[in-house]
Amino acid sequence: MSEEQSGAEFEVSAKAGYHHGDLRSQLLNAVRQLVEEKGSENFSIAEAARKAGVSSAAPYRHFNDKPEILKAVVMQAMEAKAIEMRRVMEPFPEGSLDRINALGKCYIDFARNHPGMFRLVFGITESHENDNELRELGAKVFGIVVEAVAKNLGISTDDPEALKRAYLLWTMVHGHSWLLIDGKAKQQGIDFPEDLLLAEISERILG
Amino acid sequence: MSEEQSGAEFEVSAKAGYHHGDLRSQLLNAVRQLVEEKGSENFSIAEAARKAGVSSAAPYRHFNDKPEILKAVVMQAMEAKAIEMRRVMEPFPEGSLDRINALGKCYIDFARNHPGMFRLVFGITESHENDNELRELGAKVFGIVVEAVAKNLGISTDDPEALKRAYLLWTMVHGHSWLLIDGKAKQQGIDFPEDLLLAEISERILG
DNA sequence: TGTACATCAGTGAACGCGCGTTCACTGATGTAC
DNA sequence: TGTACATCAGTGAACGCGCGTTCACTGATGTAC
Repeated sequence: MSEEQSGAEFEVSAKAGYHHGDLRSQLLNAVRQLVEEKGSENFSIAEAARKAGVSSAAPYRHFNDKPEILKAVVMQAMEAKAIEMRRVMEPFPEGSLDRINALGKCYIDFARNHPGMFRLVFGITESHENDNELRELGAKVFGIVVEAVAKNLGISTDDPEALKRAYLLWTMVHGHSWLLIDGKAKQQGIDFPEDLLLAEISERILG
Repeated sequence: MSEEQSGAEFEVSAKAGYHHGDLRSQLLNAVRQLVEEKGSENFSIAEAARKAGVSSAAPYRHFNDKPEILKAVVMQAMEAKAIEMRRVMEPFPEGSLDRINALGKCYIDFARNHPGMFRLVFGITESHENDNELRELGAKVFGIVVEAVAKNLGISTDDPEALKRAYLLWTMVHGHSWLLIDGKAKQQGIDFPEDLLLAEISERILG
């Protein structure tokens, strides 16, 4: 897997010449960084290439155009999120509110720690509304919530009530995430302890 | 108020020569339109000027730079929103849930009908985090909600409980607004009647 | 093991583009007398 | 009412910039024999 001593000592490993063999994933890393630094609308392929240590034309060997790079980085993030969500709920008993709260915390943490990516993940639907890969990934992530909710209520995941409760949870956690990263809550002097907030949310929606 | 026969027959009234007397507000109109069409990150001063029928240098007689124009258009929108919120709740009895629901609907309608401005209004905090005028306008709008909530619960607006309930409402309505304009709910086949959703939200938070 | 060759994944220069902003300018307007 | 003048609010040309993308190219790699 690792050519030249693992490369991890450089922010982005130096290329050894032509063919450094890992450009695609290093470009995605660079894009992720830039999206955080400048926002998803202000990142440029040119700068990502510079960051990866290659010419501005090199990315076009791996991606057709800018939207394709953005989609790739979004899919990567969503896959990772789905895995993390399953991981964080695992320690808690099936059907418990603790599981729901763990999911909520995981969601909010993503927004807090990667606001640029959070904005991108949700903003990208505008330009990729009918993209099936993105839709399915979204369904995969939301499905985790629906499943946890159904288990908690003791109903089937097909029951519309499960969908509705899951959506209500989603709106609150999503809304809080946005208000957090846009600084609106803080700007208005609102700063409730997050775990209490989450507990109150799940209690009101499911309790 | 109206020079040359009211001008309303043109999308943006034709200028009569130098000094058309209304450029500032016509620029704001043009910016609002462009923010809807292209998104707040992709509008340009040059294009707004074109739309208003003036040279690309003309806006600089009225605004120092791009951020200043954006701030002006955001403030205009927030002022208008505060007025509209007071208007829509007025028909309902003080302290009623109907009042709360009317506020929620007003908020969501803004997002639905002007998604570009909605994104801008909330996104602008990033670059104007410590702008007092914006903070105060935000407080004015949120204050309407806190007041309605306090009245409903029969407590003082200073009671932290009022602030917390108002914030919980805010997160849900805000989250739903985002999921709506980002097409995420629809993409996942979620489409509950909005008035029922609003009623359920206020019931769960305040009931 | 050595050689010929196809293919892959880079380079670097160039293109056209629209942007934000500045500048010296000028025509229109308002004001003092 | 008429004139001189200051100020206001435009013009249009120009600047430097970074971008997305294309192009002909070339060095490195993998494969067939």
